[in-house]
Amino acid sequence: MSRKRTHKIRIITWNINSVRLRVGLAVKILKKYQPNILCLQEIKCQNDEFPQKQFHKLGYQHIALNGIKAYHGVATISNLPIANERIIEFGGLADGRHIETEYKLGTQDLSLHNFYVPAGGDDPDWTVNEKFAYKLAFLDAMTAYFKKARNKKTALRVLVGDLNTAPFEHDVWSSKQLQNVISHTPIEREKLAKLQAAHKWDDIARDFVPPSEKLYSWWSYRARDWASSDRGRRLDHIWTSPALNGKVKHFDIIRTARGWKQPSDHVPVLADLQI
DNA sequence: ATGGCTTACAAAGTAAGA
Repeated sequence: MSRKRTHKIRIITWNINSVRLRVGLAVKILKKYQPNILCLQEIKCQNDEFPQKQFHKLGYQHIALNGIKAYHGVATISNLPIANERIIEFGGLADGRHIETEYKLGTQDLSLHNFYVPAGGDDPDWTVNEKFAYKLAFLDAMTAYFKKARNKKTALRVLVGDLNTAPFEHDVWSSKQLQNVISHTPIEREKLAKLQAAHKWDDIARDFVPPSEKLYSWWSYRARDWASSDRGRRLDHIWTSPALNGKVKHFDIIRTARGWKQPSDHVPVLADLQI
């Protein structure tokens, strides 16, 4: 007789906007929420500049890095052993926007993709704005990759990160006023929908918070008072593959983190999986 | 507000973010 052992896995994704500047806030998050895995974006340092020690001290011995100088960069920090790690250059550049890690959970494998999708610059005309064209091409490359990966239907996969796109009407404070603002333009929203469909990804936030309710994970630094103006966008996402349907037990956006001292402009997004 | 601020950096101004 064998009883299948289940694992509870807590994952947090956070665009930290400089890990060297805000490692103290990361420690605060780890102590308070005790995730198994923390996915960071915009670490803004090279791998040898990453403050490993502070994570090791808290029991996070396993760190996968894709950092570059000054900008971008992602890191996945875990207290579960990382069985494999892989960087894919979806945009064709080594610009620190992705790292995949794999975990052995009993007889099952979990794959976790940590993304920092290009922001896309200012001008929403991709024919003149190269940065926006790059963002759209990056999303297309993700779509092509995950369409192929669909052949393993039982695979446990999670895609997290700063996708720099607020897909739905109530993922921004005013869909009308942001229709020509990069992060919420129709073409990006379309690309994100195609990416989601390509792997039948579940956007778990909207399983827990109805699509009719405003929900944000980012608030501009420029607001006089971010909380009272509350002009946010939901740019940070946690998506799960079909094999994880029904296995997501809890979801939270840690909005209070935006009010901490010297905050990131993004807040952590959390999910609990029962696998 | 055509972003009002914040970050990194061979800096005292520029590039980038979204």
